[in-house]
Amino acid sequence: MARKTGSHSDITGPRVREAALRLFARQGYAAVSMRGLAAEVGVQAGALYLYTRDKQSLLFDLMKGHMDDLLSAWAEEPKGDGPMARLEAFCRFHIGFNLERPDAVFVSYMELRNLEPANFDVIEALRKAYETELETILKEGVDEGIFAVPDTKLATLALIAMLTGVTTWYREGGRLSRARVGQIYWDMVRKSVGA
Amino acid sequence: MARKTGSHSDITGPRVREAALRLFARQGYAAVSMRGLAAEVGVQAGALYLYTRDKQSLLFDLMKGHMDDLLSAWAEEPKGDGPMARLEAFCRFHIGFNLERPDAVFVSYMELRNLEPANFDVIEALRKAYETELETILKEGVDEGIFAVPDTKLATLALIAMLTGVTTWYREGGRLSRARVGQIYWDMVRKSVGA
DNA sequence: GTCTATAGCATGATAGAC
DNA sequence: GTCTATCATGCTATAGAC
Repeated sequence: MARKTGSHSDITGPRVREAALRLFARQGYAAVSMRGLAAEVGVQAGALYLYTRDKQSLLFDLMKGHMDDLLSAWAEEPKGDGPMARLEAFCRFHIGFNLERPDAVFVSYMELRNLEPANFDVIEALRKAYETELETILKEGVDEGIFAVPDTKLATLALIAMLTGVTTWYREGGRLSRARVGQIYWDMVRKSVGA
Repeated sequence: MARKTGSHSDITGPRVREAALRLFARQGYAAVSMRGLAAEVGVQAGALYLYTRDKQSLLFDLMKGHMDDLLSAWAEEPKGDGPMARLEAFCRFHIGFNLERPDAVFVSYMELRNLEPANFDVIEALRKAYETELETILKEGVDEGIFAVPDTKLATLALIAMLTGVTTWYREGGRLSRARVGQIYWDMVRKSVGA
């Protein structure tokens, strides 16, 4: 079980974050105690404070890391030419990225209200930047007459809500493969913005 | 501020539930204390237990009431003839109903994990029944060749996620009226299931 | 019906031994 | 780097006065 002593700074730190993400997703930030987290990691409660300043920092660092990963992964994604190709790339990227880390997606959405105001502002700005990526694609498509979208801001929020929702029901090894899910969602998105 | 004594069973009960719904939505179930709730109502903590057996019952009763309201309101909604008319009715109903009670929608989605298992099962069954209402419409439309939906179960979840998402950003008196929002969402839904 | 007071326990965070 | 022990505070729920 829990080791009694030793030096494991390099491996315990990541394990704390992994356990925190898992517990925050399962029980919610407010319902997770530092004792419970320590038990999950296999250390005593006091030892956690070697790896995080406090519980709030743990939450913020997880959410900030997730948003940074999201934006940099999208930045490096091959996107193709034209609004249609870029919209397809966005859909498939969003679904694929989110399905790889359902806990982080869940926490980043559900625990916004548990962030202290200064931390909230940081995460909110990153979330807005990501939304702007999609809205830019929609605007370009409307300008070129490829998409029929009466309000790009609303369509952006509607499509992200639809695509993100996949994480709430998708289970690995279930009825549908990821590729099949991506295909079906892309079909719906494509048609919904079509003329 | 808080009255010291008196008999107010008939009005304090509803006020407890209203305050609980507001606080649960704003801070999350786990982060709301019975002391904080009592302060919001304007009574002492002990007095709350005249109106609820415990904190869990408060959450469950709010969620159960919301789901019952949702299902009975939909049952009484005029729906028109044929899958297309019924799908439009569902979209407009869902948006309208949810925008009327954003706190209840938020709590019913976010606090599922804070329900005790037996309570969770009850709410989950009601949620499933509501989803089935939409899936039935989609199936009928597919059977009649009106809708092109490769997987009605997936489309059901995708559409509900999209429509419910409206509560996360819509603000009364904002840029768009409810009717306009309903129209734009219905346009997207109609196209997304079209041939 | 509401109050005050409190039982019994859990919490976040720190101090100091090893 | 981890442990044990602890502080100060907060929590849910109940008991009993009024």
